[in-house]
Amino acid sequence: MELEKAYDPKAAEHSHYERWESSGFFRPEINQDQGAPKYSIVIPPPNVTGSLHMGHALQHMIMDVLTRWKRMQGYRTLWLPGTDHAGISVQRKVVEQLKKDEHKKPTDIGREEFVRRAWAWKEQYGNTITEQMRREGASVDWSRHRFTMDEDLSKAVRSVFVTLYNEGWIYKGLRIVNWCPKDRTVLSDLEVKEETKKDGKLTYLKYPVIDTDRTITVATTRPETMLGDTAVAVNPKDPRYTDLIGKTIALPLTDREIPIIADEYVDAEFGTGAVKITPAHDPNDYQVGLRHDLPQLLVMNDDGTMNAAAGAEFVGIDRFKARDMVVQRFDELGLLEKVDDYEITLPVCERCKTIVEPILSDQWFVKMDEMRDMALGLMRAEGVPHFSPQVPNEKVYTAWLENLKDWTISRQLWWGHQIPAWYDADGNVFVAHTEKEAKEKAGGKELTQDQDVLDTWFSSGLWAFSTFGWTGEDSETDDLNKFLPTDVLVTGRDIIFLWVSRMMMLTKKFVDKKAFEDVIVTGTVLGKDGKPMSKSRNNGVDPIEMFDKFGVDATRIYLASIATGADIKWNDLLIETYRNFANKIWNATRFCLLNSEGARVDHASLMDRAGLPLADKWIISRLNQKAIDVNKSLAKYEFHAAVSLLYHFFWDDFCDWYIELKKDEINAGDVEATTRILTILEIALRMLHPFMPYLTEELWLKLPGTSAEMLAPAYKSADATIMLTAFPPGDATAIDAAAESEMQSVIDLIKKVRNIRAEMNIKSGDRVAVHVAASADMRANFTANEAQIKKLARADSIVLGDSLDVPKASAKAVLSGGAEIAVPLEGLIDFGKERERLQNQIDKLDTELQRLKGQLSNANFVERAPVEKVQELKDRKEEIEQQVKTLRMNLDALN
RNA sequence: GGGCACGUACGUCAAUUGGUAGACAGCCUCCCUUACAAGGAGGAAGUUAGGGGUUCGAGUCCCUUCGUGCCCA
Repeated sequence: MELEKAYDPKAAEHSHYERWESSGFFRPEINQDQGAPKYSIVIPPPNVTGSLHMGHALQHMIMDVLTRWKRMQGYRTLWLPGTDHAGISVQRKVVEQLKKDEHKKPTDIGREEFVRRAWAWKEQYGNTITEQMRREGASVDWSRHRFTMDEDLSKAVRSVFVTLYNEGWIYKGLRIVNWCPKDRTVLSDLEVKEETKKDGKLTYLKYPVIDTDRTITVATTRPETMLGDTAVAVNPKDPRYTDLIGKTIALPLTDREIPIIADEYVDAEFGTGAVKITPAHDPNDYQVGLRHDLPQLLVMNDDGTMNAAAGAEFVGIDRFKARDMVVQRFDELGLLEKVDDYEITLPVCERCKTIVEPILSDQWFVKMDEMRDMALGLMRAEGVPHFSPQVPNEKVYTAWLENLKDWTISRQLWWGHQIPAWYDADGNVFVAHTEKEAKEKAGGKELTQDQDVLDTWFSSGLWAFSTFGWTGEDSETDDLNKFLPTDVLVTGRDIIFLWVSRMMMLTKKFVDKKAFEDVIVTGTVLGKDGKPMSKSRNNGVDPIEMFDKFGVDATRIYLASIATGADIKWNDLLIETYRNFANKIWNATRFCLLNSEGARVDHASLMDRAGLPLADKWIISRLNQKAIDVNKSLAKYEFHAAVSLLYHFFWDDFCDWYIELKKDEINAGDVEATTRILTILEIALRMLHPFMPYLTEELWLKLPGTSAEMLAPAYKSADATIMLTAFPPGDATAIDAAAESEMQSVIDLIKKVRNIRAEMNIKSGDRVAVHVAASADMRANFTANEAQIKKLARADSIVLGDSLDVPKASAKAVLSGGAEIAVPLEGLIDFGKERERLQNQIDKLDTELQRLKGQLSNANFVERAPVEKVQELKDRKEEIEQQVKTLRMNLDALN
């Protein structure tokens, strides 16, 4: 069989995925071994509105590598896919579509119709990301795909809500919340981001104190909220104001009179030391208000305009316009003291960037006290979840839990899980699984359901168990018993709080299991400018474009080559490296196939190693050592270490040395030699498979001798595929230190000769004679491998002896183990150049020697360092001294 | 304001419990040698941001300065 000269990723990516999927290879049921241990991962469900970005590609690659690796190890694996209904995002899409196509507002068509259209939107556009995941090669079980608003998952949501309500962990109440006036909904603290504004203003307003000729000045960044002031507070210890405490202010622009109160909360150092108190529009003021029993005066509508309570003059005016008006009116009244420039940090809506308004509002909350203790308990008692990398994630997680506040779960949206609470005409609340149940509780009264929906994270917080069939009614399902706890969760830093912590808590609470043992926290993929990718910066890199340009496999293994958790600045040049690597693998296979007549992959060919040539013993030893190391690295989630091992094994050991050493035998049609190289290649492909699924499958199927019979025992009945072969565990008994050291010595010799050739400008076509002075053992080794040495060093003769007998016109070098080589260069040698070359080598060795001598002459070192370490240095020193001595003699001989 | 990371070759990144710094790409020289020029052979290149400390020994641990980034208030 002959392959194309260069690897074309698109051809390989074309058909394998469909075959894998339709053959059921991704399903745990493919595993026929009843006693197989399970391995499960649930995907962090991407938003249905989303399309694939590099962050997904990175996380999916990790999950897929782990899943494929464990599947090959014989585990019953399940990687469960799904999508999230993404409340605000979908709602916004539908609102936009409605406006664009029909110039209508949601209220024009009503809730029912709106929700119908949201579903339609989801059906039409919501599978973009799942299609893209197929391209990635993600080995997820599509038959178990879940959506957070599926019927069963919605049942789970209602069950959880009802239970938490009945236990008093969910409550409704008036609180200061983050209000987005554009989306007209409340946001949780985590959906609010900070933005620094350099051009902010700090406005100083003077309030007249009744029955005096004095005014009191307050500083504020939000002057319009003064319309809702119900007090002015000062620090009780502040001598400037003690005589004013208890007096009353005539609040300008209103007809209200408000008290001056004393409260420790006021920082006498900041501003004027007097603070306006607006309990309905500021969380701190709200607390002060509660302490002093102040009225809570709401002066804003839900769209950010002022309401009637703000006074007739301001009704319907936007909050920022009202701000300017208030300042202007104070100025006219002579009550504006000054306006300072002031850098301020503003809360903004994470999604639409609108400035968030703290506002007093009636909302649903989850009390977090017990749940927090549960999560902290798990961490303290069992160290669960175990974070990779542990630093700093574990600390960030626990610190956040320790300071956890109650969670606002209601959202003023139509798209999502409507809150299962019903009200009668008197406002009594009935929380139930269904309207029917609520009516029964209410004694048959007419009820209306709460208009709000739940925070999207409420349903995704149940993801670890709701996806396995838990509805609250069926609390024991096969999948739940089989696959929970999941083994690892792979996610970004940004949702440790939003999702990881809540899933941990809710899973513990409702099924009394750990949601997952481990958490891998991935880094951020940054744009070429080193900044996070974003539309506004226009520095995004589209994974699909990278797949098209370099191939899926190259993209995957490049992403895997970055240390877990580290941020990565995108760099096309490096992905190109792995595109080249894929081509290298392709061509190495091509070579093996070119001369494979009569040979086939046969694992028995590697079993009886005693009689094999050195190169074979060596590569088998290296292969098994690498397999052991790769497994270890993957177990520690050190994907970059595994990639580095595989890259260098394949390119350096297998291609540069093994193939080159065996080339003559293989070209000559040596069936045994070809069988071995095919077998070693086959094992290497298996190790590469989790990282490069398409390429390895494409090549594996082409190797002679591969068939369904080679699959791992658990998958015996499946069709032929590399993805169900056994992942090489590595055989410690195949590690052959003697062979490795002998081979190393051959490699050293060849490299030294090559070095002489290059530095002395010997034409590549010219053959040389190589003289070697070495011990009897080394000579025997070189004799045994004479043909290979001649070929790779481009020598026409090798002269072995216990000392060198060569003309002066020779280039010389030393080998480790006390050996010495010379290449006679009659007529070709440039003595000046040779002197320079020898001196150069002496200098290098001398630098190391000086350091070694320094260390060994330090009595403290010799005394305190481990003996092996000291011996190691002593041996090294002796070796170098010998080499330097030889090189000096050679140099002197030239002078 | 509080907390946490990070700073290594021109660039992007590695370096197990402290053991004396590596890879890739780039650069220089040579080679289209029948698997691969997306390749092969050889080579040059770092006071590990600066300073101090602990230690026989520090990129790694501690302190400090500078710079960058993130999280929380």
